[in-house]
Amino acid sequence: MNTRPKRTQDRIEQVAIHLFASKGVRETTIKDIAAAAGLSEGALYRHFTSKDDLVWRAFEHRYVALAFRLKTAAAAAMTTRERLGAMIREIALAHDDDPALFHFLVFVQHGQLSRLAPDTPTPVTVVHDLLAAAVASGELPGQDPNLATALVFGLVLQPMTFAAYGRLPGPQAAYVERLAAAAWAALTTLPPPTAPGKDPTS
Amino acid sequence: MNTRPKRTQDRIEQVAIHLFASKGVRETTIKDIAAAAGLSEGALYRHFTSKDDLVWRAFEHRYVALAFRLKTAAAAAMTTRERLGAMIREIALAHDDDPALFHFLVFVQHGQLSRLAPDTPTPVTVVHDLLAAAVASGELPGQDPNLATALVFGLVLQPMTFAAYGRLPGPQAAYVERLAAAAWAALTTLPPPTAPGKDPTS
Amino acid sequence: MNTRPKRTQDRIEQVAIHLFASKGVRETTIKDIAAAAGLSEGALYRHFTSKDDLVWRAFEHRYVALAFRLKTAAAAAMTTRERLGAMIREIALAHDDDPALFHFLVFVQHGQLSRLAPDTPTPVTVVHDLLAAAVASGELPGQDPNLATALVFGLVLQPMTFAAYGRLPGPQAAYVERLAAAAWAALTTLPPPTAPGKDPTS
Amino acid sequence: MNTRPKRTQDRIEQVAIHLFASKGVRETTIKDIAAAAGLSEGALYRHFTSKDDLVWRAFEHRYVALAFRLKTAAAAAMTTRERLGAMIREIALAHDDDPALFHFLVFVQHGQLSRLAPDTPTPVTVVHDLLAAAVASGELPGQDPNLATALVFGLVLQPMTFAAYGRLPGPQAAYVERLAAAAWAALTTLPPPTAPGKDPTS
DNA sequence: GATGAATGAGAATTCATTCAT
DNA sequence: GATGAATGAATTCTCATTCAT
Repeated sequence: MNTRPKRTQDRIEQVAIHLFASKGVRETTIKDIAAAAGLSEGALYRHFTSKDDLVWRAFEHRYVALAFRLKTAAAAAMTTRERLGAMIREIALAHDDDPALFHFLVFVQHGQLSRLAPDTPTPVTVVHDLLAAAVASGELPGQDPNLATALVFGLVLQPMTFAAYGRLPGPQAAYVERLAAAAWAALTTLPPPTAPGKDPTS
Repeated sequence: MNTRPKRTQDRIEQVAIHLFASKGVRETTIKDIAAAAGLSEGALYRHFTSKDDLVWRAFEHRYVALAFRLKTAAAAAMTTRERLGAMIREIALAHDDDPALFHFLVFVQHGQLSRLAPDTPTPVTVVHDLLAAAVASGELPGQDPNLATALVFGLVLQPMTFAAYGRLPGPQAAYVERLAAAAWAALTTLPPPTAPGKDPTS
Repeated sequence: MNTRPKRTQDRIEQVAIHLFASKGVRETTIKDIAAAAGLSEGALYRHFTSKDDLVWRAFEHRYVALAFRLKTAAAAAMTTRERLGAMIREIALAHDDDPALFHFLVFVQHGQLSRLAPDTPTPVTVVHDLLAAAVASGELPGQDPNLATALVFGLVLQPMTFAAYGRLPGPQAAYVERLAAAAWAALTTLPPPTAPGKDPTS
Repeated sequence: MNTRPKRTQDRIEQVAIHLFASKGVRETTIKDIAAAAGLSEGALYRHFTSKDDLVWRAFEHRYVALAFRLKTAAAAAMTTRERLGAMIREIALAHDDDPALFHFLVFVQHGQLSRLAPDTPTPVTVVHDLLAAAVASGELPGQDPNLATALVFGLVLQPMTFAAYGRLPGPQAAYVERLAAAAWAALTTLPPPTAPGKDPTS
């Protein structure tokens, strides 16, 4: 029942995440974190071998947990449309649960993404896999699943950025229906095919 | 009318922007910038009063210029849909012209946004004003123009982020038609109104 | 008469000596020693009041014991030459018994020498006393006993240093005969006296 | 004629060497060095990239220079005996010139030895080569040149250690004649060959 | 205008030692 | 006696900024 050590480590990660989210990783100092956690600077190193290690530990399992949260939420639904809607709702809820954590995981993560093992499930791969399957099965029109994934994430994440800048009010949950409808529309409304050889941007 | 000084200052901003885009503002040192610009560290301070000043000067007029670029591109078109499409194309072109500059302006800008005078035209306000007018005129269904703006920016910017992470190939221009179609679909496809008092997220 | 405490203390000194010999006193941390001894860091302070105290305790009686070991080895022989040979052999054997301990005592000892009580018998004084007596009795030609002692120690210790650097192989015992012959030759072969007042180095 | 930078760097190395010699590398702090050189701590890093770099730079060329000094001194003499004597004198003179530098190079050098390129001439290799040649030519009786080198260095260096501990007075130059005679005696006085298979130490 | 050495205020990290449990 | 978290004083190193030349 030695819950103290774990709790201290968790507490450190907790306060660190909030500082990272509000100031950025680089501009958050060990001193900041120690003060916020009510510890001396040196004491942090009993729990983490380096600042980098702290960032990584704070990131990794929470990021993977977010992926599983999305997967689980989607599993309850049947159709791709419903599953996508469930994921979008879950993303919004995850954001509203702890906006600082969400921002750290999704916007601030400081190059941690590239440190994940190549086949680690992430929020991005979870959505990607759903859309790729739907394209393969014909449930969605033919399109690059990566681009499709980008569109969905863009629609869902950008309102959070606007909210963080005060350009949109309130919890993200309020936008879920709209975002789900917009996402489905964006995925199913493709431009007429361009004749090959013609550059549509010129 | 010796244009050398101006050019030196521009060159400094140029190389600084590329460093900022690739490493981040905080992790780019004065030494880095000086070396890349072919100057001594001290000489930089002949052109900028501080690193902060350099960041700001590198940001401000380019950011406003981007806003005007969008405005100008839109002006040639008639309908809201065409104008929006023109803006989306222009954003993609601006990105492809100089990805580093674009990333600095849109993704890296280190809190410079909040230093802009409140009524400065920005890419965001330009798109916002277009959409707000369209909602007011009934050209778009009734919706929060801020949310509408977020959706458009999300759709357009997220593929760039994916591209930066290697998840999408090639120039953004290739996606313009798709993004324009998706954006218009997202702006015109609203969910059925929910009964007041009911929380759709529960 | 519970011998456990003593043994724990001895075990700590033992592992500390090996760490000191291989990494140096300063670069060996309390954590290193505790880990090697199978103890917690705090527990060390039950046995030693400080790291310094540990170094001193690890050094002192072993250093004096080495002196007695030399003295005893010499006592069995009759002539100065034999006694010196016995001491040289004993030094080599002591080294080969536990090279780490020997290195700690002779090469690493971190300023502990100056903490010995002025009349403590040490390996150096033991050899010195033998040679001084021999000079006094005429068994050795007239010379500074300190210089004579330095010559002997130089001859005996330097091969150990070479061995530690991999420049000489095997146990020091292999060199005993040679070293004894060389030492006696060095002690008995003096240069012709220089005329007083003349500086032979100019 | 910008002699300032070089001088500053040299001054830093100079004071660092003296501190290293008197306290050891590890126990000499950057703060110590900066204070002794009349600089701020940060300023040191304009001249050296790290403390390690400073140690290495202070060591390397001086160590090689010492090797050349010995070589040059020996070149003036004809016979092996005279050459060895010249080297021994030169070692003593080098010590007396700047005892701190000598101690740093020969006694303190903190693992720098292993960083030298494998074929770098060093004081040890210079003496070794002289003795190996003499053994090969029959000028010295058959013996391991490495052991021979160890004997010579032991004889010459140990008095310096004694002097540093106050056990011997004055400049090492005073001992040159004696050391040269002792060294020659040690190199030419071999024990009678032991019958093979017999262990003389048992 | 340019240079680059110098400054000084941190920043991350280490480690002997203490102390509550 | 033992544990290991916590402390706090160094320690190495970084970097924006200044300044003499």
